[in-house]
Amino acid sequence: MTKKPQPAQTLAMARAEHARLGAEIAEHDKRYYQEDAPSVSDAEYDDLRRRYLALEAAFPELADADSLSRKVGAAPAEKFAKVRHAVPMLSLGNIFADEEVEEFCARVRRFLGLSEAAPLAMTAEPKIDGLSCTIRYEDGELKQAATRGDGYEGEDVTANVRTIKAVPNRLTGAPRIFEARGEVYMRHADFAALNARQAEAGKPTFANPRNFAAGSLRQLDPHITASRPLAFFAYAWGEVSEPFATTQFGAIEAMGRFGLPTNPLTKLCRSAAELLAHYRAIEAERANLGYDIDGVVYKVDDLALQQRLGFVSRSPRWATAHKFPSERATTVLEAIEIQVGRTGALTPVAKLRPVTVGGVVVANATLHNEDEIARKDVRIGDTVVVQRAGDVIPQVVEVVIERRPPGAEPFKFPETCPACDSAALREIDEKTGEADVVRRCTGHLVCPAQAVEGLKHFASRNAFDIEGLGDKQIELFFKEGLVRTPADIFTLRARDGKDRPPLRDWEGFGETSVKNLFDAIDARRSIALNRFLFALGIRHVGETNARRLARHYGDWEALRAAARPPDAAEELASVDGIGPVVAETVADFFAEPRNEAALDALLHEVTVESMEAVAAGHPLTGKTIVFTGSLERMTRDEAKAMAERLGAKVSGSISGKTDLVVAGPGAGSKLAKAREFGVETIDEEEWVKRAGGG
DNA sequence: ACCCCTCGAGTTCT
DNA sequence: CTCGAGGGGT
Repeated sequence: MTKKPQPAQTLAMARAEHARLGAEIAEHDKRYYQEDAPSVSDAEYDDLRRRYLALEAAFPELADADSLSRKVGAAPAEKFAKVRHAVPMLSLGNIFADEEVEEFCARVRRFLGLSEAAPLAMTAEPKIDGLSCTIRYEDGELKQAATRGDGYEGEDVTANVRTIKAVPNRLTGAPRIFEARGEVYMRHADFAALNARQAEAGKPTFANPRNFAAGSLRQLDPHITASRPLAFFAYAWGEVSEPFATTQFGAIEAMGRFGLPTNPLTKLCRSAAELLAHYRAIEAERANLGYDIDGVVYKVDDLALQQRLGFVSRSPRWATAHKFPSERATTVLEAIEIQVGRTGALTPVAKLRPVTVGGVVVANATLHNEDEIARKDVRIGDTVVVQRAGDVIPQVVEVVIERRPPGAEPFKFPETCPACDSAALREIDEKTGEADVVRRCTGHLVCPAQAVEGLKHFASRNAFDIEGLGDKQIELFFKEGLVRTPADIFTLRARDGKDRPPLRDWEGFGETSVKNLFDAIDARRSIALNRFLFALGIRHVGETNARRLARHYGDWEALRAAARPPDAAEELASVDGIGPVVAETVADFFAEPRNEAALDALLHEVTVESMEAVAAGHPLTGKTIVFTGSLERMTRDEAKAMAERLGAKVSGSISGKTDLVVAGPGAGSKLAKAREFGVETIDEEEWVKRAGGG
């Protein structure tokens, strides 16, 4: 039931009407996107939006940070619901050189304990350059689709994926629960036609099919997605209610029978040589495929072997991506800028004459460090070859010497900090006498660049996570002298308007945004110990080491007590995973009076929460296990990986700290030692049982 | 004295 | 994503 648009005459009337329309639109959006059940026709919805935007055009002061108009264009990601992946969507390791194919196969064999002669089947398939996506079917019906996101949590794009013709709404013969995973992409021909249409309509065009596909899938309005011919190939799966294949190749075939599109260039290979041959064949066909690919993916065919191989950190040991050489471009290096990081590291960045590489305009590229510049002999004014490493981060590959301008001098790396003029030194390793690769500013407590970077880190997402206090704001507040130390952030509200105009009168701030900022700061006055430690920005103490220390000491007082005495370094190094270097750095941090003062000021403002007692998970979690003798059902590496997955530690020798010994046939002296220490000893079968089947 | 892996720190662009 | 260094094990 929509009212006829009434002209709003006064600001007050406009404000009321604006709020009312906003609420109505938000409600429709919610039904549409989250519940997938639109409550009004498209025409009615569009009408609402038009009136909403017209009001903002007439009364610009209405278009504040909360405006729907901002949320839509600016950050559509905010509007998609999050989806937690039942099985994480991880990434693949990369190889670039032909020889590495052989190495990959050898590594797999070694891990499995297979001889060089043993057959090892692998699949090879083109690596589509699109967006990976998971599509969940229940009882054959498409139920939900999500993007990869960070691998653990993606965005719900169900409504959009439903509009893709290549994606069936029903599967036939698939397990009751079946999560198909694959790549959403766009074909060259469709891309060209659509981009032309976008340009004609005066709408933004896309640099490449991949970006166009990404832009289309992340459209808030599924109607737009529907008008974009996206395509899909299934090549993997997530949660599945029952096994549906025993090999990778068989799984691909099965997905084809279910009705999912699969890539016809998938091939079963018997050797590294065959993999490489198929790589060559795909490479030769690359230009004729009609869609972008950026390499070839190799996977161990036998699914049982895949499971045994498992994962190293974030990528499977049983698969890898053989990438095509990255696209390269030449451009002029116009300047070398020296940036100062949070830890004082001086990093040279090449300022390039903008150039398109792999569909993206690149203007900056890291030069890593002093030695790197010398090794490549990069000089200002040089013409350089640029590529995007792993097709993402731009890097300078080499200098085109013939085009060096006469008189170009070798680059002189500064020996003082560009921000504070303190000496910038390369630390010398006491043992080897070798100089550290990075040159660091020594003005740790006086350098403004380090202070600003430190504050950015402090407020960042995985530290204090203060919303609305981003890099820009911190730079501004620092420059204006409003915030110089972390504690200053928490006194902002109290000091506001005292010795300078109140924040709400600053350019770029308004009543609402200032209130939101202050509220966001107050919301973080209580913080978990591990985050607090991480936020301090102590060198070598990243998220993991902060968590290790926090877990070990439990609360702030205990940690501080451990970190202060003269022999603190030794004490800290007793924490599992913390070695002498990290321990020393932490002890030094606490020994510095200015840090102590800054901490006191900060603790005056915030409360540090103790760590909750570590939840007892699996009975083996936290235990130290020793394997001895030979194992028959798995290799040593597998057993180790299994133990570590459960949070246990694997050690090679038996000591008083050992909790459990797994002894296979042929166990000798270790078994005797285990008895001597009175350590519980079990056989492989019992191990498999306790570790949960394997 | 190595080797492998993990962690930290730095960087790009949409 | 990549590099280098730290930690822990062989």
